[in-house]
Amino acid sequence: MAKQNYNPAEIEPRWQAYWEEEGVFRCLNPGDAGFDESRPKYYVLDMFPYPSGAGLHVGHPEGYTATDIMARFKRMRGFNVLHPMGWDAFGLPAEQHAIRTGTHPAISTAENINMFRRQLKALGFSYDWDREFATTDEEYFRWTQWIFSQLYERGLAYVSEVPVWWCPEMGTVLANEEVINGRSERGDFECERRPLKQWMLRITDYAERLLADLDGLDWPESVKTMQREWIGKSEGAEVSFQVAGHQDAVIDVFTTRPDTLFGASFMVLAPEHPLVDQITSAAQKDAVADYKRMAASKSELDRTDLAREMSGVFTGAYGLNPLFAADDPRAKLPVWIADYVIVTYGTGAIMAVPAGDDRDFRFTQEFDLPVPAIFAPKTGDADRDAAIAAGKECFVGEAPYINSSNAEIDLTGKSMVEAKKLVIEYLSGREVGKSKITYRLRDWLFSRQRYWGEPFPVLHYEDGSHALVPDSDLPITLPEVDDYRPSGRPEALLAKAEDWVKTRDAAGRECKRETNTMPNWAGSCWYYLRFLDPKNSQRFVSEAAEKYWMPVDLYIGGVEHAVLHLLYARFWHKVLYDLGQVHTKEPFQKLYNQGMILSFAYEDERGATVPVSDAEEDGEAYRHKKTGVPLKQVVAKMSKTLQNVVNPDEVISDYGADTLRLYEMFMGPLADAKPWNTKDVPGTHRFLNRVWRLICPEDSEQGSIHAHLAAERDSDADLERLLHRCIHKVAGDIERLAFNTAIAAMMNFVNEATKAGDKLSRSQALRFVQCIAPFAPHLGEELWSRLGGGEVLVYASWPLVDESLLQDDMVEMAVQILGKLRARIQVPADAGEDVILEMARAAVKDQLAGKTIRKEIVVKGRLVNFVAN
RNA sequence: GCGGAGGUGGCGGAAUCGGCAGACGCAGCAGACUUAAAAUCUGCCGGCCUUUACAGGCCAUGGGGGUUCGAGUCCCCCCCUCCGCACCA
Repeated sequence: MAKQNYNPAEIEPRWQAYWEEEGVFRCLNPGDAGFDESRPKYYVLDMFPYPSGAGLHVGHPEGYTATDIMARFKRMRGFNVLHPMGWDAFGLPAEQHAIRTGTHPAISTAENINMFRRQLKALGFSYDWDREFATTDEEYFRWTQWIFSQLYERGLAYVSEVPVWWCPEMGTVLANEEVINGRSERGDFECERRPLKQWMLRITDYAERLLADLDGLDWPESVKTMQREWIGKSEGAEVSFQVAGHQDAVIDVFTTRPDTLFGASFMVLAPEHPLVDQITSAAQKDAVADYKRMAASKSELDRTDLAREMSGVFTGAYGLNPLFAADDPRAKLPVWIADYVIVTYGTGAIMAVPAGDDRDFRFTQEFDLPVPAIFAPKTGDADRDAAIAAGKECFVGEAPYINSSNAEIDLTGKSMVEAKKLVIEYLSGREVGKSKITYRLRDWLFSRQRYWGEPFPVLHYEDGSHALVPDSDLPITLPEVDDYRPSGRPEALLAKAEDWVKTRDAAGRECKRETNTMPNWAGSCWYYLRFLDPKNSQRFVSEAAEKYWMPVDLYIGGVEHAVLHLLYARFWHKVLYDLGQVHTKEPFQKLYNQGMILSFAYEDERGATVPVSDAEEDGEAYRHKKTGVPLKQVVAKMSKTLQNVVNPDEVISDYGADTLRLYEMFMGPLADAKPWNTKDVPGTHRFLNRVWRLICPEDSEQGSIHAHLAAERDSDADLERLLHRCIHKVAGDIERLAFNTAIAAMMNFVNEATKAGDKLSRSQALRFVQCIAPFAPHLGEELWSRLGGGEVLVYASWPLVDESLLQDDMVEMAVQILGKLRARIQVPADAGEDVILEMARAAVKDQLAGKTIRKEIVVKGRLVNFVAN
C-alpha cells in the first residue's frame, strides 16, 4: 500500500465521483417521495454564467464558493437547500464565433457548457445537477416565449417606431441600459440614434412599484441607489404656456419647482421638439434651421459634455406665463431652442428660471438675458445674499421668496412646500397646470436583429396586423441559416430564412414570422423560477414548487448587473405576480455582490506593460528579469493585454480545489475588490496540510489516522473550550458572509490543537472536520470517513455549541490610567466590581502613588480605567 | 458637479455595540531537525527612544479640530482612491 500525505489530486476526484454516483446533492421538491416538509427551506442562487469559450476564470469561483459554503452550512443546519446551476447561453459571442468559423452557435455553446460544467464539478460545488438547463434549451425558451405572450396579452409588449440606439458593428439595436455615452456597453462600439420600428416592453408602467418595493429588500445600498437613480422619479408639475400669436400652440413644460414660476424669464425647447417649426418666426427661420442641423449632427458625447459653452437660438416666439395676464409685461417669455434641453425627458421643453437654476442662469450669462430675482436668502455670506437678491447670482434650494406674487397669490413668507402647493392649486384651478410625476426610466427596447436569441411568438399579416402564435404551438425554434454575418443594415438576420419566415397560421392564413429575436436578458429574467421545477412540461413552474421555494434567500453575483438584469427580472416577476403566477412581489430577498478579483501587473518607466513572467522582485523594488530596468507594480483587472490572468485549472492542478476555494475566501471580505497574490496561495495550502496532519500521521497507510484518535476518550477541557469558540465563530461568520475571519478562527484552532499534541480527541476531530467541510469539502469528507464519522458528512448536523464554554473561568483585563494601558490583571470571569477594582489598584499601585483617583470605570471582562492625576 | 463605498504594518487584511489597535495569513529574520537542501517545527516581526539585561516610555489607524474617563469606530472641516450617475428641468 502506497504511503501518502495530503493529496488533493487523489481525494478530490474520488469524492466528486461519490457525490455524483450517490446523488448526494439531489434536492427534493414538495410532493416528491422522501421530501421532509418539517424542515425550513433555503434557496441560494448564483448569477448563472454565460459559458464563454475562454472557460472559467478565477472570478467565477469566488461567488460560487461563497454560495456553496452557505448551501453546505444550511444543509448541516437542517434546511432543505435548493442550490442550482445553469447556463445563460444565448448571446452574441457564440454568433461571432459562428461568423468566424462557420460552427453553428448551438454546437459551440454545447461545447462551452461542457467545459464549464467540467470545471465547476472539479471545484466540488454542491449543485443539484439534475436541475441544470440552458436558456437555449427548447423546453426552456418555450416558456420564455410563453411569458412574452403573457406580456403581449396584458398590453405590456407593443411595436413602436421611435429613435433607438443602433449599433452598426454589432448589427443590432440596443436598449438604453446597454448604451453608455453613445457607445455599446458590450464591446464599446459607436452607436447612433435612428428611428426604427421595434418591440418595446412597458416597464414604465411598473416604475413606481419597482422603486417603492426596493425598500423592503436586503440588498447593498449602492445597488438600490443605482436602481433608484435609473428609475429617476421626480415630482413636480406640468405647466401649459400659451404662445403669443399662435392660438393652436401650447407649450407644456415639466418642472420640479413650480414655486419658482414667478421667476420664469424665458423658455427653451429641445431642438427636436415638434412645435419648433410651427412657432418659429420668419426672421429666425434660417438661424433655427441651422441650429437644428448642428444639434442633429453632434454625437451624444458632444451634447452631454458639461464643460462646453451653452448654445441656443431664439425662435422669435413668446410664451405667456400663466401667472400673469397676457398683457402684463412680466408674462412675455422669449422661446429659445437649445440642446441642453433633451427631447426624451419630461416634455422636451422647460420654463427657464435663471434665479433658481444653474443651467438657466449660465444660459442668461451666455446670451445676456435678464435675471429676475425671486429669492432673498440668508446664507451667512452677505455679499452673496445681496448678489442673489439683485439677480446677479442664482440660488438653488429653499429660501425666502421675493417678487413672487400676483393679484391672487403671494409666496412671501411661505415655505417651499407651501409655495409649490399654492402655485399648483392656482394653475389647476385655471386648467393650465397640474401636479405631475416624471420618471427617467424609458420603456425597454426588447428586439434584436441577431440570430442567437429567442424568436418572438408573433405572426405578421399582409394587412399590417399581427397576432400571437397559440401557446400550443410553442416553442418557435430557430431556423437554420447559412450566413450569420450582419447585413450592415438594421434588418433582422432571420429574414434571410425565407422558408421559415413564410408560414400559415392555425386557420391556414398566409403570414410571416417575426424575424427579430429577444435580447440576451430575456432568458435571465426568470431562470430562478425554472430551477424550482425544471422538467415541468405543463407549466413554467408548478404552483407547489413556487410557493415552497420562493423567494430566493440569497443571490450572489457581480455588481455589473445592478441595473440591467436585476431591474428586468424584477419587472417580469411583478408582471407574473399580477397574473397570479407567482406569490411574491419580489424575486430576490437578499442580494450580495462579490468584489472583483484583481491581479498584479508591471509597467516600465514609459508605462508600457511588462508580462508578469518577466518581472522579478529585487529587494523592495521590481525590475525586468532580462533588461534589468526598474518596474512599477500596479493592481489591475485581469486581462490578456496585461498578461496577468490567473487560470483556475492551474491552481487546482498545483494545489487542489480545496486550496483554491479556501484561498479565494481568505483573501479578504467577499464584497471587496482584492488582488490575487500567487505567493499567498501556498499559505492556505499549508493550512490544509496542517489539518491533514492533525488527523493523519505523516506518510500514513491509506485510510489510517493517529492512534490517539482511533477510539473515543475524554476530551481535553482547554481544547474543548477552544473548539466551541471556533465552531461558534465560524457559524456566526458564515451567516454574515465573513468567510475570511471564519477561516482565521479555524487556523487559530489548528495552531492550538497542533501545539496540544495528542490531546485532541476523536470527537473533537470529528467536530472540527464538520466545521471546515463547507470550505474544504473534499478534505472534510476524507477525514470524516477516516475518523469513522459514519454516513456522508454533507448531512451530518452542525456541531452544538455550549454557550457556557464560550468564556474562560479567568479573563484578562487591561488596567488603564487616563486611558493609557498600564497593567494587565487576571480575574475570575464572574468577579464583582469590588474584587476587580481591588486587583486593579494593586496592579498599578506605583503609578497611582501621589495621585488622586477622581473616577473609576470598570467594563467587565474588558478593562479598568482610573481617572487619576 | 451629485450620490455611494473606502483610506489601518513591507503586503492581503482583523478589531461584530465607543473599551487592551494590528487577529489570521504572506513576506522577512533567528533557531531546531538535516551531510546538505526542501519540507516541517519553534521563536521574533508597526515606528522611535531609554536600558547591561529584565523591562519601560513615547508616537501611531489619510490630515486637522471636537465630543468622551476612553475614538480606527461618533461629530465638524479638509485631502486622496475606487464605483455609479451626469445639462433629468
